[in-house]
Amino acid sequence: MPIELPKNYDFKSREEYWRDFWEKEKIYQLDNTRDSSPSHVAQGQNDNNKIFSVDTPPPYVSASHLHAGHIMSYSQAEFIVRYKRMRGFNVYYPMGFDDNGLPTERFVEQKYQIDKSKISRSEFIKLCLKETQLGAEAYKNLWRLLGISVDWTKTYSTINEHCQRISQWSFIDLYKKGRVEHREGPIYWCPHCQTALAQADLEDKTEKGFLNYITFDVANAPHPSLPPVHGGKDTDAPISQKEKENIVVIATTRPELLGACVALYFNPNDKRYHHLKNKRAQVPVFNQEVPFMASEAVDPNFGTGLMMVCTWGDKEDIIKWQTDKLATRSLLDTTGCLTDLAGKYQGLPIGQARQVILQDLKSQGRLIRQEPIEHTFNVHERCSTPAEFIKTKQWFIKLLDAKKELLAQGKKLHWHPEHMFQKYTDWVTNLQWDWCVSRQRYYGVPFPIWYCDKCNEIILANIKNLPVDPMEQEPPVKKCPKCQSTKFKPETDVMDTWATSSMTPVIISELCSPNSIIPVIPAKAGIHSDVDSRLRGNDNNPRTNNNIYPITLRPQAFEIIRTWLFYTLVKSFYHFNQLPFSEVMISGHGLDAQGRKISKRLGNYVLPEKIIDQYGADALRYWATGAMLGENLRYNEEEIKMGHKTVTKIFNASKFCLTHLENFTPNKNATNLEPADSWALHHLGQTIAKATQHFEQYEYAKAKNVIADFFWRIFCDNYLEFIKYRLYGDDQKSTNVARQTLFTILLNILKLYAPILPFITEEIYQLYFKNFIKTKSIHLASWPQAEKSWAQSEKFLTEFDKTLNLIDNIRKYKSTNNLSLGKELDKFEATDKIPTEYIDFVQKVTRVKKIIFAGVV
RNA sequence: GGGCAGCUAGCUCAGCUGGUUAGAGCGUUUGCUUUACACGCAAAAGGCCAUAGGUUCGAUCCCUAUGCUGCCCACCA
Repeated sequence: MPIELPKNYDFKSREEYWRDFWEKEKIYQLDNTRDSSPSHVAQGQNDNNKIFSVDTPPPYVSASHLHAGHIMSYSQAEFIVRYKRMRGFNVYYPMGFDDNGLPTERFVEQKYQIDKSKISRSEFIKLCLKETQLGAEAYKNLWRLLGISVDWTKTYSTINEHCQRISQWSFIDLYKKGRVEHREGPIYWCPHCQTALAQADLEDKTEKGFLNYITFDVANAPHPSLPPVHGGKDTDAPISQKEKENIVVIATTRPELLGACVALYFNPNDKRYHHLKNKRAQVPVFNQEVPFMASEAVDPNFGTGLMMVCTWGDKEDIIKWQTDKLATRSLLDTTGCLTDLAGKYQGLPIGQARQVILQDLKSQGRLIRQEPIEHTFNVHERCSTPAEFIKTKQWFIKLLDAKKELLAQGKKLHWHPEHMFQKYTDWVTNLQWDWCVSRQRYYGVPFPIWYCDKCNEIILANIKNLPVDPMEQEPPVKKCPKCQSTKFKPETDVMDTWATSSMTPVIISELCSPNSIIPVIPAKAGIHSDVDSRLRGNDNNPRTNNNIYPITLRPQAFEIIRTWLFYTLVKSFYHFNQLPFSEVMISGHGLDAQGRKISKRLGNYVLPEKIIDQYGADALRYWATGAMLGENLRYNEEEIKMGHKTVTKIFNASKFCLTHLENFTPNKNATNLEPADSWALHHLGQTIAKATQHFEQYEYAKAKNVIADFFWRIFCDNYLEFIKYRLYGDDQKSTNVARQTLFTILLNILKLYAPILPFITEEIYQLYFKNFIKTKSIHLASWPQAEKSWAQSEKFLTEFDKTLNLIDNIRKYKSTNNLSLGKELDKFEATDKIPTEYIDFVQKVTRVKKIIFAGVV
């Protein structure tokens, strides 16, 4: 049959063509029509019941753009998914968009310069929804450009009805199981976003500041036999006579908290302070009297060895010093201003209060020294505002009592790469707070609860009615079951965005299962559609191998191990007492060319759309194979060019092959392989075995290396040159054997490259091989399998290597003598002997009329 | 302070469960239109495999320290 081959490969138009083709033919949909060719059957690869499902990370649409970092991690996961699809798995690859919660609110606030207090809740939500939709469109477009093989009929957004229903169900289920609590106490608070935070929402920030040495009066006279207390290590600091007698000095970075000081602590082994036992101190400026207390936890070498404990300056105060039991009120209000507890300083924002109070301390002679220090504190990761503590009532999912079990759950996962498990262990081991899931924000999933206006009894929504918005809807009861009151107030808080995204394994399973794995939630009409019944569980065994839950693979970035991954394990453990998935692949960061993390703030990235426009999607995907899983990858235009070159090389090599395969009918059982054929097939077999092993281990980078090595070195540089004289020669039999081998090798090369370079491989496959394989896309074709007969003996390989060596020497001779490789030589004198049957082959390949062996007649 | 990862050619990285001359790509240099490809081909130069000890017949690889680099976690009164 005639093969129409353009001179050059126009990636722009061809890639677009295949995008349309894949969509039109539904290639990537769950339950696609699979190849029933003999090879699939032989490999047991046509089993639609073998599901490989992927809990694709839903990017925050508020990121407003995707950069090379996203491209890298999504491509890397996709290499594995495409490999699995070719292995015959029924692949379920949905896509989500994370669009609720603080990230989106922050984005909208910044874009529209909005102050949360000056806009109505509904107006604000409207803007969020609008931006959410725009973001999702842009993302979908880029994933499509990149050739990500997701099933676009299976998408979700974390704010949609489907996700809200599951998220609210989760809350109610955990409430009924006793895993959630409504609890009052000091909690991390962001004064800027004005909401409670969880431990996982914080990050470190280091800044230069001052350690302030402040004097307190001791209420009673000191013990006369002890040395005077003075300002720490700096013995040259001026110490007044008064200080020596009835003054103590403390060092603090947070003088603004003096008003909330509840005690002064020293180490019981610190003899300097023994005389203070049972005495009291008077706090300067604020004048309240506080007790001296002793604790081993005080480091006698820090500052003056005497510390001030406040309500609630930091986590230590609460956990170690139990200050929440010493005081009941916050020094700070929800906006980060001092409360009436601060007396005349009430209403000052915290930063300003520090300056004013320091000034007052100074003028009263209380501030005796300031020592510059670098100190690290926790800030809200979304806005970099220092986190404070205030006492409020929040909803918590209990974690601390289940640490051991949660560690065990994490250990059961298959981690790729393995060492990433350490990050999980560290986080869970060091957890100090339960998970605060309530946020005092607007754009999120509402809690499905009301409170009795009179007795505060909690009224849960009826599961059948989910999702509900208690602000808009009435509770399911007319009277409070406890006090018979008929008035209710809705919960106005929304849930932490992770409370929803931690449910993604359920969310995506539920997109497919008319028989819900959460049997109590009836599917609403129209949400579930077209799905094969084999995917459903049944009542007796809701989670069989045929079901989608648990999911097979969770691909994600390492920085959200402590959030997305951890919280997902938590939810699955509490709801179902099982793992949400079995495999985890953790990707690294994309870095800029200088090795810095790519970030919006630095603007150090090139738009992926631009790269794809310039070099093609295949080329950009190729770049993503440059780092091993979990490693960071620098943006490197050279590597993208290399990808582009590979695509061109595949096109050119294929062009050559196809001209010789025209009008050729492959015959698998062709015999009389010549040595070059056997040699190439042997290496093809080795390459398939290695590449398969690497893909199984999620080592797409190593897979690419062995495939590229075979394709460039063995196939193009050698094999194609080795058979040219046969393809152009008169020996019809020899020509056909070469053609048959060419057919086999090229097809397998395309298949091997297909997960990484889906466009060019599809192009060549459709041009020619589809006529023989019949599968409608290479991406549904079977993964290559080495034939046993391809393996060659050591003896053969040694002899052939010797022959190759001779060919190399002849090429080298021509090169050093500035001769073209096509130049015909009358004779060449070789030093090492090769088997006689290869001499003719060498002479033809190298265009030497006569090979003479030195010293051999 | 605890932990994880890394330190190999000018650059980006493979490799080694210990064994002759340590690899690739890019870059550099020199040739060459081999009836697919100059986005190519054939070559060349370039490495005390971070440092110091140890185990061993033998260490880039294993062990112990040390030093840098990046990250995670904690502390920071």
